[in-house]
Amino acid sequence: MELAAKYSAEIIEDKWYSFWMQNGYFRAVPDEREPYCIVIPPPNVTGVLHMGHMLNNTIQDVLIRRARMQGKNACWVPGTDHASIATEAKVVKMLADKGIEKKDLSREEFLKYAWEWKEKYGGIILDQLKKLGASCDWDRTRFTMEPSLYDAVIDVFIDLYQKGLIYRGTRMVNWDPAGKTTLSDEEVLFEQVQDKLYYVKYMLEGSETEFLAVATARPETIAGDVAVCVNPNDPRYSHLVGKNVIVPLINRVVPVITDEYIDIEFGTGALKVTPAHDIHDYTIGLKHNLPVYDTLNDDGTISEAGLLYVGQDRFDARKSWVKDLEQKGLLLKTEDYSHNIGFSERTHAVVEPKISTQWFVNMEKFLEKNPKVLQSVIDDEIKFWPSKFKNTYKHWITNIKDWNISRQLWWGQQIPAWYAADGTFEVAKNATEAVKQFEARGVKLEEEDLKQDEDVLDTWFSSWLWPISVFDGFKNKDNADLNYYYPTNDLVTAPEIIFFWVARMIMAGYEYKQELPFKNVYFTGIVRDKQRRKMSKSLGNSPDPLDLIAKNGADAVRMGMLLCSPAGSDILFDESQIEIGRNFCNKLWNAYRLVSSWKVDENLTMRPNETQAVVWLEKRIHKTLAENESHFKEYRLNDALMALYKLGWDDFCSNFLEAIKPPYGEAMGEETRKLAGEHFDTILRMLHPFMPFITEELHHALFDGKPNKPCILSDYPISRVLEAAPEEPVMLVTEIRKLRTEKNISPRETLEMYIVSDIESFREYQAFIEKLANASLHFGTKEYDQSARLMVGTSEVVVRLEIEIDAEKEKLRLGEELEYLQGFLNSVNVKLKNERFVANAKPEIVEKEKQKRADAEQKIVLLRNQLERL
RNA sequence: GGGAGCUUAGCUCAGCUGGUUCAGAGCAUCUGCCUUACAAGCAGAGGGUCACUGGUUCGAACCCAGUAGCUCCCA
Repeated sequence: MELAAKYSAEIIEDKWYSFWMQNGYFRAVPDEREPYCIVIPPPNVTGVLHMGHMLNNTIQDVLIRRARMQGKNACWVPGTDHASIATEAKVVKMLADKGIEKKDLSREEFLKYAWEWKEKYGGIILDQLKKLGASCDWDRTRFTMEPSLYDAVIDVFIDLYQKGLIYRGTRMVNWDPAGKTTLSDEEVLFEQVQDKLYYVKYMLEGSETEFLAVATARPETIAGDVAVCVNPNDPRYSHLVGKNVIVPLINRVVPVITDEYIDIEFGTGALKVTPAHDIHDYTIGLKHNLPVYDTLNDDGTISEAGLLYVGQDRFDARKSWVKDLEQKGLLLKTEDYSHNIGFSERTHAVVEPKISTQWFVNMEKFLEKNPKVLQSVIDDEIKFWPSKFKNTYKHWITNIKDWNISRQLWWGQQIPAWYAADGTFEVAKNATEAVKQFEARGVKLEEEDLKQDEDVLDTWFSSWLWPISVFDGFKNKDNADLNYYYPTNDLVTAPEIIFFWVARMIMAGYEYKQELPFKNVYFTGIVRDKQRRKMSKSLGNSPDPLDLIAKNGADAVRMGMLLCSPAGSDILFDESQIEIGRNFCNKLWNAYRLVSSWKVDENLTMRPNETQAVVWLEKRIHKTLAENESHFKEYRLNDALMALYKLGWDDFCSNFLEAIKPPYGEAMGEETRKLAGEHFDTILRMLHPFMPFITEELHHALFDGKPNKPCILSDYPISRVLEAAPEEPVMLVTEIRKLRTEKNISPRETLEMYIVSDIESFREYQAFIEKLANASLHFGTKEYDQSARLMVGTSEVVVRLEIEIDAEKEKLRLGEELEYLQGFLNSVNVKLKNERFVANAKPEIVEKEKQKRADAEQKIVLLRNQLERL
């Protein structure tokens, strides 16, 4: 059958993915083999595949496929998280489009819509991963809101509460006025913004003229002011301390107090204290026993307590305040000011510090109880790749803040706290249990008297249990899956979620399994465009991964991504990189076309060039295998892939195939054809984890569609210790080709040549060299009428030429080379004559220098002889 | 403001405990080729004061200090 000259991925990729699925090759169940397990970082259920997912999941697939081929029990657990804020926002929007408002729905009604939405649109991303070739065990797909995982979250909450590791408290929290919920510290992103600093007059009580100037970026919070604070060491204000000033416009009388916290240099050195809307002010307020006026509503508008501009949005209110202050002559001046402001990771709204009663995990206590959380990373029991993230991790752990886990949303696990009418509560699995607990402490009431906490738990409070909960390890603490696959082996994730997720999974692992959740964490880079901007949908600088796959094939995309992604450093992605992968697929495809086109003659024995080429290629393959073992050990997947690229393209195609290519029209011996096929297949198997589709296709094709095992299950080649392939033969071939280019000699003309000073590998690979260089090699000394001289290492080769060579030009060239070598020799001699070098340097280094000297001297002699001949 | 890291060819990056021809790879570029698998190809070539300054050392891209620029994390 005639094969197309160009490789086309489309049909092939769909065909093999179905083939793998239908045969259940991704399925993993515990058995006697060594387990190898990865749990997927669950993508957001509302998500669609972006470049970051592509990179991340390609890496996981490479690791899993390799392990599977190595005979391990490879299990890749997929799934999604419920993404409470993002999903709730989507559902609210969907309802709004239908003309329904969330506030008109009961919780149950809303959740019904949410589940409908999830069933319909959620998890698109998992199907997209299939296009990429991801070999997840889809039968194990989990979701953080499904019953078993939901229960796990609730049980863990109750457990931690009973252990005193979770508490309910009133704290300054991050409030997202768009999402109308609190956020954890990790969900707030700081960004530098250009703002204004307003200098406002606070008149001294009882004075018409005297005032205290206060600088603020947030005049709309003035109505919450309860004091003005200065540094006790600030002489400018010492006469005012203890007196009162009048808060502008609202005319509240407040004291002037002192606190060391105040920066004398900043603004006027006087701070307006607004405990409800700033964390530092809050601390000062507590210290000085000041009242709190919360002047904002949950949606970011001014509350009744704000007195002025009630109902206006906070930013409109700021303008109103400034306008009125100006009118009343209370605004002294305005300055440009740049500072960092927190934005909600999900809604991008400016986050408000707000005092609120929420649920927290007591992190310090948790870590005291589980010192291994930090220690295991420090000691490399859990290895981070690259290790620089150990620092980041350590810094976070040692500066830990309590984790706010309650969210004012409906989509999520509802907090199992039950309140009586008087506000007291019990944490319990259900109302019945709660009633019993109330009773136990002497409070008699009915289930109907109890009201469950309205809030749900942070999504990460589900995700941190993932490595255990995907195996139902909370429901059933001693089950076969968990015992077999936990701890998992590798976690592949983005550095952005090191705190959100990685750290907390480690915490959960030690608390609930007394063991680490995974042994290695591979941090991928962030995918950026050529201008180093992070690829994002909103910037529109990200190509659609599915388009890329449709255009180039998944293998090409996988290869293009991985080649440019060293572990942990960002990858600057450009579509042109995929061409490398596409071209490589085409190269492999055409290699197969060539091999399959050869006619076989069973009576032919192997020709010397064929035998030599086979030996040579074997050495190259096993060297690459050995190198790749260490590359994989260090998660240097890009280096491993590059080594395979060179092995496939340079060693196999350019050298091996060309060396065994039979003369035009002639057949090839059966043995040679068989060995060529086997070696080709070895390379395909090495490549399979990276490029699963084309390798499966060609693996089948090489064995006439009936291989012993499909590529996905075939044995990963094992490296044998072979002596390295000598480099001189290929170097000689290159020298001869170079000579052809220089002298304009056709590649079809067979060149005759003598090896004057011998190198063993030239004899060993004589036929191999002859075939590749189209040359005829002789050993010994002979003079031709016209000749050129080549040097490979310290060996000299005389090539017979039909044409006169330009003696002058040649002299010049040789002269230059001689000069360079003499300089080189000189520098080596300087070293060797230096007594301190000979005394201090390691003996083998000195030995090497001596070898360098000997080689250089030998070459110089050869060059001088050549010059004399001219 | 605190911390971490980076700076090597036009681009993206290797360069492990200082010591072979150690200044490398891939891509891009240039030159010559439609050579009977592949122009998504073949053959060959040219690119760099290893950010800067100083120090340690027989010897520094590599170790130390400072300077400049960039990136990330935290507040």
